Amino acid sequence: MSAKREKLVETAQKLFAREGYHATGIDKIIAEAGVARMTLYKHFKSKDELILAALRRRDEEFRDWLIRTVERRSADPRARLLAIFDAVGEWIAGQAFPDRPFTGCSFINAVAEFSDPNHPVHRAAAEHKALLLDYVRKLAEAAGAKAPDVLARQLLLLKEGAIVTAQVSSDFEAPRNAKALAGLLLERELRNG
Amino acid sequence: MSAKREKLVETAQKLFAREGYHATGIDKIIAEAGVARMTLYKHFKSKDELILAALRRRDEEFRDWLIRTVERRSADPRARLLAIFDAVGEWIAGQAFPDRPFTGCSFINAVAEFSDPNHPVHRAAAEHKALLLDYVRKLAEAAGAKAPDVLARQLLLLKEGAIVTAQVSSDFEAPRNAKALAGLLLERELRNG
DNA sequence: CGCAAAATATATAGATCAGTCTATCTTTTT
DNA sequence: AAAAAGATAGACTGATCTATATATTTTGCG
Repeated sequence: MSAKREKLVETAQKLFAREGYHATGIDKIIAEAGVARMTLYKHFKSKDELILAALRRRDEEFRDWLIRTVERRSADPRARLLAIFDAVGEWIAGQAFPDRPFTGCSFINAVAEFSDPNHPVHRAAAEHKALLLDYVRKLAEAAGAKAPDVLARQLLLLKEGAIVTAQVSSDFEAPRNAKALAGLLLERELRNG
Repeated sequence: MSAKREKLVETAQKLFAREGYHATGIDKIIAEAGVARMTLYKHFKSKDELILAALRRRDEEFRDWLIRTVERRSADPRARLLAIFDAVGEWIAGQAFPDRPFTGCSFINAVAEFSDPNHPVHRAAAEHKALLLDYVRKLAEAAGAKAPDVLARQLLLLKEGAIVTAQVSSDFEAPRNAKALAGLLLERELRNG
């Protein structure tokens, strides 16, 4: 009976991405999911809980996809750091999740609507970024960076910049520009391997 | 008698920044502004028009402040390109607009809630970024960049990355990391400056 | 002062919001 | 087959939403 729950979270994720969190009503979610209203409130105490579930699902989906895509491209840590930007480029171009149009990062968008850093939704977004940082930092360490933490933060900053630039300005070259900058950074940072 | 109108736009801008666009109701805006409901609808045809007015106001306010701050710091175009990141750092730290806490970029946040690129709100956000690009591109040209457009886009991408990273992850070092990367980029790009 | 424009309060419409309740239906277990 | 348990649809609450209508008061200004 968790099939209904899964359908709810999947539908919510899609609608939240397309319309926003506050603008998406419960009615629309249950209609699109083909699920009874009470079924939703049996599985989730409130709309906020459903938002959190949708973000948790998206966190797993996105990180799984990113890591899989990056690691498929190369076994070399340095190349993998660069491959992040190829992956982001594919996502922005709509190739990563074909059924869903690119509407920016669900977590950035969530924070735009939940500005209080102590709100669970905001915290969930920050947690997603922290998990990405963990992964990139490990790659940076494996690549032999002297300051892997700073390097990882700078690379992720480039990634966020590319996402937001593509989203706001419909500039789909942004990932390329970010990758060029990342290459420059890696050249400087990993000069002695 | 546009004092009421001005008060409305100012109040709306502040509330939209704090609570979001959909989550901020007309009632709250008129209450906070101390203005009658009909006064709002005499000046603006709809809530969307008020959002647009608030974004226009923010566009002018932010660009004025940024350009003023950057140009006060130095007369050298290259130094001015770097000074952008000092200014962003001040903004994020809350020193630029002391009465309003940092809640990210109003235009990025707007696009998060209005994902359709043809929606007037989305377009207004894109226009703001285009105007910033014009300014930075001119600085890049004055600095003698070989590819001023690409350079300007990369610098702005760093700026967006810093803003979003600070907003989502409460990482107030982000502007410093962005500036370091910008320095690296300028070193490469203006070697024969 | 007097007039016109602007702003006011209040009532209202008609949707929609999140969330609850109930009565019906389906499924499972005995 | 009967009873118990769980899921369903749909009505409903009370609040809130944007927007409009109306009638009154305030304001700006010659």
